Amino acid sequence: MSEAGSSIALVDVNNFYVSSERAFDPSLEGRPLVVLSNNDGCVITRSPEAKALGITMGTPWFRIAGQAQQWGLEVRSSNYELYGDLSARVMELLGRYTGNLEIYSIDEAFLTLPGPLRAQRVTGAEIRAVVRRNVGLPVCVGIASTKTLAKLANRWAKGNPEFDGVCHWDLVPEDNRRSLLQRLAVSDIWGIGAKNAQSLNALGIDSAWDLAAADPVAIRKRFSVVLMRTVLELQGTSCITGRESTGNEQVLYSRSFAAPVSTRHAMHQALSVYAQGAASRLARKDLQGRVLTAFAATSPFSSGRKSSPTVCVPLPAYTADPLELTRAADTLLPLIEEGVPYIRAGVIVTDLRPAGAQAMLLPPASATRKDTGPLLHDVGRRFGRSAIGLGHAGLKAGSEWTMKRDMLSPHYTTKWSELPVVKAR
DNA sequence: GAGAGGTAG
DNA sequence: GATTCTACCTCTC
Repeated sequence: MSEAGSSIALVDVNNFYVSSERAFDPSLEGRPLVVLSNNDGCVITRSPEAKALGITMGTPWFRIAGQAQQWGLEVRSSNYELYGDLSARVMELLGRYTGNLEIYSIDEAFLTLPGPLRAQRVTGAEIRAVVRRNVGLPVCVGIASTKTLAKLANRWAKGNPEFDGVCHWDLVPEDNRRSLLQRLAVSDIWGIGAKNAQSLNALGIDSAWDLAAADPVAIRKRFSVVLMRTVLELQGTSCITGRESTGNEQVLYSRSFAAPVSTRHAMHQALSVYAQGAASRLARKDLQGRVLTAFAATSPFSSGRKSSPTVCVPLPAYTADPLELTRAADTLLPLIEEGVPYIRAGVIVTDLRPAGAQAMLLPPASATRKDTGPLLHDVGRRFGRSAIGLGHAGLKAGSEWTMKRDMLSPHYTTKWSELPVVKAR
């Protein structure tokens, strides 16, 4: 898939959420800092200093909260408004360096870089400097002939300061590459998770070097095409394509509750809020959906009876109307048992189409209320998310189940009232 | 086509 | 006492 004379670069922000917090609060520099998942549930990003304390990814916050003060550990709730905005700024910059930008996640992207290998490395270094200067975030760049190797090079650059944040795999001496591959466990290769790593180990394939030496056809027979592609990529044959659709296949809005919900009444409120969350996400992406799935679930960690009621219902037409979505989500309610402690619920909208196609294909869901969605969206934007909503979604105060975000930093870049103030003298 | 399983960030 | 969320792909039935 890569054209002759071009390579693939993977640009990835170092500890993205932590770096975003530090970009606006330099006092966090050099200190142990973690950012928590939604609902302040568990650790999802750590500064190097926090890693040094032995805090692992996914650690539940309650398990380390008691020691935080003694460690001098700083903690923040995740501030997706801030991270999303910084991400967009980074991606815009990256787009200036390539004709082919594939945004892979909020903090990383693949770029096709043309030209001779050394020129590619120079471009990588420039990207790093420009993102640092313009957005204030540190990135590392890995460059290679395939995505899997670019990932690997990126990881190598991150761990070794002598690379200065940029590693071009094809410019590294062969001996060094071999020794890296021999030291890298298969589970650390992009695309190989715990399950496959275990099965590979059982066959005596322990390192990336071993896997690169494996026969792709044999791997395909015993495992899958996915794993075969990884082998080919390690061997230098590019075969992992970008995601086909640039738009989403589905929109999923789900949250864990701050406290378990065990009444149909509270579940009704939550579903209503989540359906409207899904509706505004659809509106932002200018999409409409035709099928809605609603679900609730009890804790997979508790010893009690587990239950995860689900409904999947067709919508009356392609729509992003919060009223329609809310009504559809409510069909889950009869399956909700009073007294059962649900800890999570969500709404998924699938079978998506661009909203623009609507007029040609089907009449709008309902002519009289087709403007409800944009109206709610607009009012919510201007006066705050809790200013307006349907039914119980217009709650000013959070009820017992709403998300915990006790340690939130300001929305430095997305709310006028929270802009950082710079004092000059 | 739906659901399960796997993987990732 | 307390344990994220979103999205994709492939395989199987």
